Amino acid sequence: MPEPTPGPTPGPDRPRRRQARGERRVAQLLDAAARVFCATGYTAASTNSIAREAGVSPGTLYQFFPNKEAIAVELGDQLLTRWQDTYGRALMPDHLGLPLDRLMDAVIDPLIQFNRENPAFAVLMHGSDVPGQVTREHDALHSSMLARVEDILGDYLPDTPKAETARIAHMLFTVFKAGLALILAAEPDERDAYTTELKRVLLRYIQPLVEDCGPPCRADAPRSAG
Amino acid sequence: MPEPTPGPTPGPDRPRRRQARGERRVAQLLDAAARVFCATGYTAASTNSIAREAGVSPGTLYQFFPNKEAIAVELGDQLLTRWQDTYGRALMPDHLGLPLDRLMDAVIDPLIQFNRENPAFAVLMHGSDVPGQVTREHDALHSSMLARVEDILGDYLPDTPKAETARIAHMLFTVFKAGLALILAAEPDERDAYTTELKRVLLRYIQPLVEDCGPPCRADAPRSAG
Amino acid sequence: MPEPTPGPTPGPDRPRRRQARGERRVAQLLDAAARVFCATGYTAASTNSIAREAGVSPGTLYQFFPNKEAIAVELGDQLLTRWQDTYGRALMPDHLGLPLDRLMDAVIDPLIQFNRENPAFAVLMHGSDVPGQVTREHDALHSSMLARVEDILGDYLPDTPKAETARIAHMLFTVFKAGLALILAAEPDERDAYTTELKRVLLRYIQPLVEDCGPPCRADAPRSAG
Amino acid sequence: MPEPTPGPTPGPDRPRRRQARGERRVAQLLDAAARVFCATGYTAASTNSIAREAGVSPGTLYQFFPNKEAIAVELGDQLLTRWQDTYGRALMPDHLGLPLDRLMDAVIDPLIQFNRENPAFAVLMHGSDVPGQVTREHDALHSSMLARVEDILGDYLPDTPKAETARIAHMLFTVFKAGLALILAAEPDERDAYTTELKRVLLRYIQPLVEDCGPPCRADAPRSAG
DNA sequence: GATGAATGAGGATTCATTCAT
DNA sequence: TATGAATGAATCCTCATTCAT
Repeated sequence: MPEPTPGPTPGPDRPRRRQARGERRVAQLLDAAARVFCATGYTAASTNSIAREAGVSPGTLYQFFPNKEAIAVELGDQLLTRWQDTYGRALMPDHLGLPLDRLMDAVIDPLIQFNRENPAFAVLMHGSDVPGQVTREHDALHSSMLARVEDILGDYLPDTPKAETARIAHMLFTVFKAGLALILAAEPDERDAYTTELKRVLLRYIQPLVEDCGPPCRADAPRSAG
Repeated sequence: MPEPTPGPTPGPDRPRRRQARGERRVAQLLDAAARVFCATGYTAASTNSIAREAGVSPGTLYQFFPNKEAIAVELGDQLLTRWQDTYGRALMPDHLGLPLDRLMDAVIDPLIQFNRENPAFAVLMHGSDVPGQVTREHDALHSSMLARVEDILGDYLPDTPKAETARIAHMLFTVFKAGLALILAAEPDERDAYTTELKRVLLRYIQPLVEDCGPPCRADAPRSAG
Repeated sequence: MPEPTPGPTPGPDRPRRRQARGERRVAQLLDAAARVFCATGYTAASTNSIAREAGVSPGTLYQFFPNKEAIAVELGDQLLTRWQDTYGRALMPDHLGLPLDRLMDAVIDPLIQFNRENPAFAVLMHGSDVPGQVTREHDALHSSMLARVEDILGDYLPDTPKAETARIAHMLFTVFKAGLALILAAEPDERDAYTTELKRVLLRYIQPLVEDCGPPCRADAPRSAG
Repeated sequence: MPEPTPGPTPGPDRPRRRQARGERRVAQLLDAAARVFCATGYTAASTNSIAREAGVSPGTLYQFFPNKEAIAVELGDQLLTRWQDTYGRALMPDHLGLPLDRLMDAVIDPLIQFNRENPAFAVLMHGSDVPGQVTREHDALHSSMLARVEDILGDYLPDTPKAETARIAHMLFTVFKAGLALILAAEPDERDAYTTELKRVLLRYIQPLVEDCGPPCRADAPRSAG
């Protein structure tokens, strides 16, 4: 009797059991989905095209995913896990003491590297083209990353109110996502320059905030109520 | 006076003189399109839904626009014109000498105001959800705005190489678009705070650049090859 | 008070009156229709495209023709008249005594010439692409021409039963139409050869028939019940 | 035995193995298409009407055919094959030595018989109603039949230049198609008479040509450059 | 007369999803 | 499991025709 639900999040609403072959199929399908999402965007991607790209029939796809959204969600999960396994987990503990500019390199460079290798990550983080509309497809990825930013930022700004940290983190993450898209879309020989520029934007934004909280610093824009 | 237009086949770009009713319909349709684009995004918006929203039949829509793309293009043109007529034209000449923080207010506040009143503007500027893919729909709006940023920036950084100015402008505009989306999506009582934050990001990014070119200043990150 | 209905066939179901301007419009429209029919075929031709080609609005077209079919019918009438005025009427009386091969030249050459100048003639004669379906659009042209063939043939075969003459005429006309299409579609430098060939087909077909009825002749296929 | 087809994206022309049901559907759809093409002609036939006639949904049709053209092409292929299997293949080898009139019977009678049983054949051979426009839909059928005519004719006219044989074959085939349409459209009690007549046309046309190449014969129209 | 606006059913085609095998 | 078949509503777009101006 094989283990019924070995995968992650075996919640009550996911009765689909995966065994060896199944896991391979899922990987196949998620790979295909990543490719299709990158090529055509989430909205325009069709389940049939994903199945075709994966070399399986539509029916097979639906044996593993209840609908298109679930594919995006699971792809997001997988990419997040892959990110954490590859760079993320290794990243954090050590770097918390770094000076800001070093931190920036330590955070941004792997992120960009990872996104170059997994362009679907950016697609899913970005969400659909409806601004301000949070969809379940992208939410997990998005909020998980955002939470990480908040965590790190919280460590650097221990005395700042939660709400404000959240806002700053949101802004940081938003700017990063936009810059990332710019970098990924740039001509290859421009990418490094854009990367440098993105780091500058982010660094200059948070540097004063962090200095505010430490030794005497020149507050170029005194913080008050937002 | 018989036959005002006697010549046959007067070329494909015949002025196609529209009657008053037609002008009204076009406005109606563009309004409807703006609403639908905001509600569902450009990709998911269907011509039929736009026609329905406008209260006309699909055929009527196609009497004025050859396809969905044309609607977006014309809506973009209209919004751009409206922007220039409302704020844009008034904006520029005066403010070129302003200190940066005042410039920021002078530029960002009207833009956000305008986007609040015309949320389709942001949708069209943002483009589709396929990253790095330029579509004719959004290009006019996008490049027009970008060009303005480049212009203004060029005035403030006269000694910087063109390529670098372009890059900085691109980054500025990208960050602005992202921040704008954040502001528009934010809870109403958070919007001002996010606006302040966005200005901070932008200001801190360009302040050192501008100071570099003027009086002695503390260059926190000396510029070299990008 | 201008003459109300000067045109031909002022039947009771055609109350549309035409005056000077109107006649010009009709000519314009029929010219345009001829061009469009030739370019796309009758079925695919749209009234809107005809109006566009004529440089008028759809409404104007419908002021002169109740529907698409009527355009084809009237175009057929016009072409038939033009044919008769140009070649047809002049043709007949003189040639009735000609030997067959001369008759053939006298009939076929002008017909081909006329069709080269008025390619819509062939389109309308040919009818739609539904074989064996007679449509009002093409019927007038078709049966008028066919009747002429029958007439001429009747003169050459006075002793042959009506039904047989009709059949032979039908076959002759059918072959002619097909050969005509072949000639019109042929490469320019092939047209004369195809024309010669078509005449050969027709001539060899009727020569024995005619000889049967006259002087002694070798009946290569004795006629009996059809 | 797990996963019989492990390779992903096995090329666009993957055999696309069809299940029994699918084969039946294809046959059903081609049958329906044949009926609709005969009833309304190719141009006016709609994929929806074909699907309706076949008793399936539009989506089902598109699972087997990418578009209307493909239906016509496949139907043409099928009819051609059916023709060759039924009459064509049996026909040829034996009859090459036959006297012309017997050959005519041997060729024309089965053709007419087959077309009576498969009237779509004629529709597809005939092509659209745009004269001189070759469409992929009809080309296969048309050129295949034409090639056969050329072959046979070449055997009877071995000394005639290729270009001339081609022209004669083209004319023969054209006349046959036209006569066939006439026969199919004729009243049932007229059909045999029309068939006889068609054979007469064709026979009289080629008889002199063939005799030219053999024993002394009366050349009623000496051949020279076309 | 002339125009352009308006219609709405119908065209081809796609797609997320379910089902029989 | 895996497959391909099946669905039918929805997609974009066209067209013959009518109507208000």
